[in-house]
Amino acid sequence: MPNTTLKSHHHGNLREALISSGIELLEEGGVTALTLRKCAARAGVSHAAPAHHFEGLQGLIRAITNRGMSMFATAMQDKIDAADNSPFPRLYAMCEGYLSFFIEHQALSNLMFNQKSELMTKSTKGRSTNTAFNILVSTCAPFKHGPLGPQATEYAVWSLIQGFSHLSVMGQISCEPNRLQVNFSDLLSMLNLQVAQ
Amino acid sequence: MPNTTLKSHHHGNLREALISSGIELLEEGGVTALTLRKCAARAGVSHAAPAHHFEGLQGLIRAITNRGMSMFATAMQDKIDAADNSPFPRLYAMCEGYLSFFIEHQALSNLMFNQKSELMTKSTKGRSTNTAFNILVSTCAPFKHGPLGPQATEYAVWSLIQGFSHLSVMGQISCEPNRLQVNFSDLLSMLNLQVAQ
DNA sequence: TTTCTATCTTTACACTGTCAAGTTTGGTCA
DNA sequence: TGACCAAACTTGACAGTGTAAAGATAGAAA
Repeated sequence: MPNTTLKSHHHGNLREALISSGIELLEEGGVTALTLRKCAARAGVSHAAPAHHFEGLQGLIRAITNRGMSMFATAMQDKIDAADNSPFPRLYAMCEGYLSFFIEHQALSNLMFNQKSELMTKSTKGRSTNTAFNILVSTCAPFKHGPLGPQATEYAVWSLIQGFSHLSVMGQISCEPNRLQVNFSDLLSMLNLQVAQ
Repeated sequence: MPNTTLKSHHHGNLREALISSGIELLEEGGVTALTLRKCAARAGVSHAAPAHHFEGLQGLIRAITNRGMSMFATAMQDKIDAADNSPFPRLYAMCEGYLSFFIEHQALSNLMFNQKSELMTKSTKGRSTNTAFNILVSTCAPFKHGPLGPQATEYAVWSLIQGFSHLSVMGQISCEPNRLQVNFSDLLSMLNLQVAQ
């Protein structure tokens, strides 16, 4: 019978603990606070222990990115599930989840979307459902597509919400004294989207 | 008479030299290669010399960001000036300059747009012309605006090109085997923009 | 019991940002 | 002219960092 309170030489679940510690450090102190040694200390192991579970700091960052993408997909799906079951409300809900995640997890989302590897795109390969990219694709599917097919719709929505979220978090987009404040829904409605049929 | 070849205790123009060295390091080795000590070495001074010109590494990064924003504005303006003098060609040209800058200066643009401070937004204050934000505003001005005024147009275009550029550089948006490749102009044309009057 | 292997620790090293103190330089002022 | 001074730069030091190598431990396997 496993006893987690017993102090053992083996941690038992160090890999996941290190990822959790890393995300905690990210949320508390930003990207500069994310350190292999601090993760190790927070998980209660020596500073060199992480090397046996990740390929250096970059490996930990990749693992954190994967965990973050899972959180990200869940955040969007939850918003979609809570919305009316029709194309436009679902699309708005997805974007709301996208933006909310960026705002609530600034350092994490920043880390995730500054990785060159896979991220959303490659997730279509494994046929694993509920990934962020699949959510985007299925949410855009009900709309009328132009001659370029659904990809143009997906990329337009994705670019728009990605840019808006990023610029919002970075403090570039904000309300100014003499101008009305613009919500994302205002921008989304500028896209020429129409429900198919 | 100033002699720049004479080896002197005073560098003469160390601040600008450090910024240039920093940008070089960025382009050569990415953000991890940007180091105060390496900048100092490349500029031919001791490792602690930069401290007299910038408030630490963050200060150097801010200075590099400012220089980068100037390059960025120039890149966009050059494309605009080379385009036909009518609203749509100018808008496309601006976006082409935006995307090109991201592709040609990946690490630099990444650094710039991950700064929370000022950047484009605040540049309207100083009334300094030709800043990136002013270019965006004036390029969007000829188009018909909705009830929210020009800000909605500006933010829609900005979010779209920012998101597309970012996702392109990060390798998220690309051509896939069974799908047509989508250019940014395809996405931009999905915005409901019409020339005023 | 003995052995083995994954897991973690210890030790060491090069590199980083930053601080404090010392040194040089070019100009200023009496 | 000559003393002085402030800015510019150097030197030396220190705590953190990632990473590699070698050692120690424990749990399972034989």
